[in-house]
Amino acid sequence: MRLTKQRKLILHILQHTVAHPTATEIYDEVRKKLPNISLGTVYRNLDVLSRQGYVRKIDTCGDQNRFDGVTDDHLHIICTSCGKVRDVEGEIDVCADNIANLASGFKVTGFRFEVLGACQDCQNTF
Amino acid sequence: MRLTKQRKLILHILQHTVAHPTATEIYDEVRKKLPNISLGTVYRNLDVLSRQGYVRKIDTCGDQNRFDGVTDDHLHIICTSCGKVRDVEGEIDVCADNIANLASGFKVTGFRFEVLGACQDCQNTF
DNA sequence: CTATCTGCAAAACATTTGCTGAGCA
DNA sequence: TGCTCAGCAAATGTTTTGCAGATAG
Repeated sequence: MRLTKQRKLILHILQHTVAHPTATEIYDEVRKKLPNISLGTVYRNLDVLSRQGYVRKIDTCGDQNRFDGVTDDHLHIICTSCGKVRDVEGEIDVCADNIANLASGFKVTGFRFEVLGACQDCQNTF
Repeated sequence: MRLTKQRKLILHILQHTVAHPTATEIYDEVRKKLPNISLGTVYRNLDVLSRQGYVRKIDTCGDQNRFDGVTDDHLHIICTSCGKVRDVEGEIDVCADNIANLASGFKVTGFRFEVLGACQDCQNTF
């Protein structure tokens, strides 16, 4: 994997924000320094970077995907109104040890656990 | 909410399958009996029916959404390779009582917990 | 040098929407 | 009869892709 200036900048942005931005938000941010970058390049790099484990893709509820520069295991809370994502502080126990036996035929590879809610902005607006 | 023949048929299909079909799969099935139905009508009805609580929308990982005629609380396992969804048999405890305190600013409204895995077909193919 | 990457533009894909006429209640 | 709904087609928004030229290693 080559370290082009486009790729480096996208990675840098993701590692220096807590905002879990969308591809287009990253695109807007990158263009401040590289005005000629194309949205396709952003998507291609986000794909490569998440495939290689440098960033993480967050599948929000039907909205645009979001991306996270922090790849450690941690929980997200997703605003079901605007799609904004925030890290959940502290720890949560998700006990689901017995799943392996319950899904015959399937090979269980992991879980997806997300907290849903309404962010401050959306609580005030509606 | 009116009970048109289109709406009744879509609901009937969802209540008599375990396949968790996508909108287009439902469309193909409905067309066997109502060949002139449009895909837009299927989407509009799935939206109305899930809004009214008659069916449930399943947000799979980045693929087409799927729909479930069973609205009782139960868990799904999603194949990360082909997007197929299956019900998880039995019970799983997800203990996450302490979340409310951990998401300051957000109003917690619920959780999303899904099991990820590889279905039989995809295990054999790859 | 050369394989990978970029920019551009078009395509792909799921989903939504505006409009007009049809049909449930 | 009135108001919701259907069919059709076009629009939307996100993401992917083909291609020809640029560039990292």
